[in-house]
Amino acid sequence: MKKNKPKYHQIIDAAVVAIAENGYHQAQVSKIARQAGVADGTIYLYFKNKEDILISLFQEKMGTFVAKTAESIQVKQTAAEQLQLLVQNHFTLLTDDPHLAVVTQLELRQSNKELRLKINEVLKEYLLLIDQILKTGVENGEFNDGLNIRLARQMIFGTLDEMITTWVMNDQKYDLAASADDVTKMLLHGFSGK
Amino acid sequence: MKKNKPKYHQIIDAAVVAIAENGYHQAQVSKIARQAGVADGTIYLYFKNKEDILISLFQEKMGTFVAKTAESIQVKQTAAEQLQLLVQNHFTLLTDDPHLAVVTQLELRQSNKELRLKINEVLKEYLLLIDQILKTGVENGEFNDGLNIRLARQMIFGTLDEMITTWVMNDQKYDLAASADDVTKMLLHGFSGK
Amino acid sequence: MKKNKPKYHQIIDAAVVAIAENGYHQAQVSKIARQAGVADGTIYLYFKNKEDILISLFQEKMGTFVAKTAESIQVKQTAAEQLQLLVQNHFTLLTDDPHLAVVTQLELRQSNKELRLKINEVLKEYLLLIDQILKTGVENGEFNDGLNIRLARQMIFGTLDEMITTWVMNDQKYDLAASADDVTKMLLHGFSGK
Amino acid sequence: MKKNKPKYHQIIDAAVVAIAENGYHQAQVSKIARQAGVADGTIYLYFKNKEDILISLFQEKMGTFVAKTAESIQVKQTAAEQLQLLVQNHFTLLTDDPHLAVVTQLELRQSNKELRLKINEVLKEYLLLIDQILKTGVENGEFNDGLNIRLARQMIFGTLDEMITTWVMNDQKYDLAASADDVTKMLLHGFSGK
DNA sequence: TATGAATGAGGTTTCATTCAT
DNA sequence: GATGAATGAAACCTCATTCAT
Repeated sequence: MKKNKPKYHQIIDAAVVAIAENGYHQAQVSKIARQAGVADGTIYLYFKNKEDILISLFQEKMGTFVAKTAESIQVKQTAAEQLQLLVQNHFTLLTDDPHLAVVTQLELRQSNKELRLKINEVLKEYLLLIDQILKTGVENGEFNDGLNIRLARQMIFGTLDEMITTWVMNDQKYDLAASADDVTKMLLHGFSGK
Repeated sequence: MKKNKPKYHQIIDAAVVAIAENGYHQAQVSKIARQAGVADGTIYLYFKNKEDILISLFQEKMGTFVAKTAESIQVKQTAAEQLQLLVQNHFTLLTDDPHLAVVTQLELRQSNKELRLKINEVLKEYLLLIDQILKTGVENGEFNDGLNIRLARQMIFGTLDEMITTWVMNDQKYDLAASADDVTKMLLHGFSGK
Repeated sequence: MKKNKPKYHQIIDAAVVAIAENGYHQAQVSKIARQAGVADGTIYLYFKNKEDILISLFQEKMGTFVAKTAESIQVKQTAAEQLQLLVQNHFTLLTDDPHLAVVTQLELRQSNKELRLKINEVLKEYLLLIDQILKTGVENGEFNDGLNIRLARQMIFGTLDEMITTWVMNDQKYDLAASADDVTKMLLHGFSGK
Repeated sequence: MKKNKPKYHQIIDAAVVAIAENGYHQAQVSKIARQAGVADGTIYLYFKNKEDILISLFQEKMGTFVAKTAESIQVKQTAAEQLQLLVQNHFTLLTDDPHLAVVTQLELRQSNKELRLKINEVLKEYLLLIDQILKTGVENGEFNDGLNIRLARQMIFGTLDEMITTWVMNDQKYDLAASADDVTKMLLHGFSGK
């Protein structure tokens, strides 16, 4: 299994840095290789092609994040608390890794439709996690009966994504994580909630 | 003024179709020209370069949309109604022009950072329109006192953008506009509003 | 006859200015037309194509110069005096028309082989004039018996051309005409002449 | 160091042939590559861009020539002998490499001003070599006291250049090297020297 | 495993020339 | 005669991927 060899992660981390520093279209395979300290050809011993690096990058980083978040919210009783924790985790993940934030919010979106579809597959798990929280909320009476889950999920994900992208575009110069509570409340109660 | 000549719009519309059908990176200038029924060189009598076509495309389509929406919401008294109309307009615009939907939600996002910055300039007006609605809502007591305008704006825009992108990625096969009322309500009252 | 119409010369003069100011490859037909104050298409009523402008330019300017020089040296008795006058005329012509100097010495040489061959045809008359002086010198005993005319002609033309080109490349900032006497003497007597 | 690899010279030699046979503007990179027996992209492993090939070509060929000539004339005592050898070498170099003759005398002159300036830098060394001979001649009394070095240098270079260009334009069909002695004498003593 | 030299397809833009008005 | 909008051919360079060592 290639994923267990050190160079696999070495190359993925190099890709994050190379893309964050040079931009998606300027992060040539040779640059990633140089950043990883391996030869160009070595890349192809661990990844099928360039796209495969990017998908793997997303899978590794996002997969870990989803698993951790899924686990951590289990200790919370209410859906509101779970949502709050999810938002907090999401913000913290990207605040702690500025390079990763640039890559996932800005650079990777310049990829073609095909790659983005594969990225969406990875995201599906995250969306399922959100759905789970929402269902919990409906079941225990926290959320409106007959809540449109799909809509609510898109509202959560779209809001967080937009917030993070704006924050990255503003050079990450304000404290994103500090807004976690506010946005959670706004998602729960809306503009005219209370 | 080039913008008043018929070929200017002819080329922009051809670009929308060419990009929607071939994808951003496969929409070569020669394809746009062929679609517009002009010679390759003719493009350059109306646009500085390829990027200029894309920026102009966005300005023309989005600019018109923002102006129309801004005008139409003026007849509404409550912020809630205004918001509902904005959402409705946004969904209708893209539902009525499937090619444009693909181009703005998927293809144009593959452009480089420079182009995206220029696109953001155009979007800024739309965001200001949203802010206006929110301020109205706060002033007339519809929305919470001390509403975080920036956050609320990001919630609205992020939610709509996510909804539309998902709809486009699902080949626009369900009725997006039908969700306008539901999403408006959810934005106003949240998941646990009422 | 097109050559008698005012626009013919108007376009040629515009070409000299356009080429001198923009360089050979940046002097597009449209720039020449603008400089001449006519439409692009009008150029083609007076010239077969762009190359024809340049050949005509050379013919007009050089033709006049050769005729004038041929006439003026007839009053001189000795070949040495004739040569001195030819050199003086050549230098004066270009000193008096800095644009023309740039065009003939630098820019027109960037043209392709075909055009340069046609330019050489025009120059042939000038070279014949030089030959005439040389023959006169041999006949009246001023120059060595058995002087290699072809060689001598190439020495004269090559020397003048090199001097002028260097002068133009140095932005014409020194007095070229002041060297006429010195170079004439050097051509006549060499480095170790007297 | 790329210059030591065989393909560096292989490409330069291919460029000489391609330009000589097709003309400056018709010697596309793909033609040079084909002539060199490498892929188009390989060119760019050894040269920054097309212009870089041409500059390197001139530097390699002319640089070698100047160095060799500088060395060979050192064994000569008189300036006259040195000049004779320089002329002989110059003629022989181009007589022995007909392609190179066409390239340096005709084709490379069609390059833009920027490239020509870089070519001039290389030529500067050759002109310095000529100056050295002239100074030697003045110092040892062979040449006139107070000889205008700059003028004399322009006379030598201009004469040789004109002779070679004419010879190339006449398809190199006569024996250029045979004129070396004659032209040397004429430079030394002029038309009316002896 | 690891290397890195070599490959070669593919696209934006310019500009001389035409021709309907 | 004069216009100027429209034409369309043509080329440099990049970079993901391969494969002999």
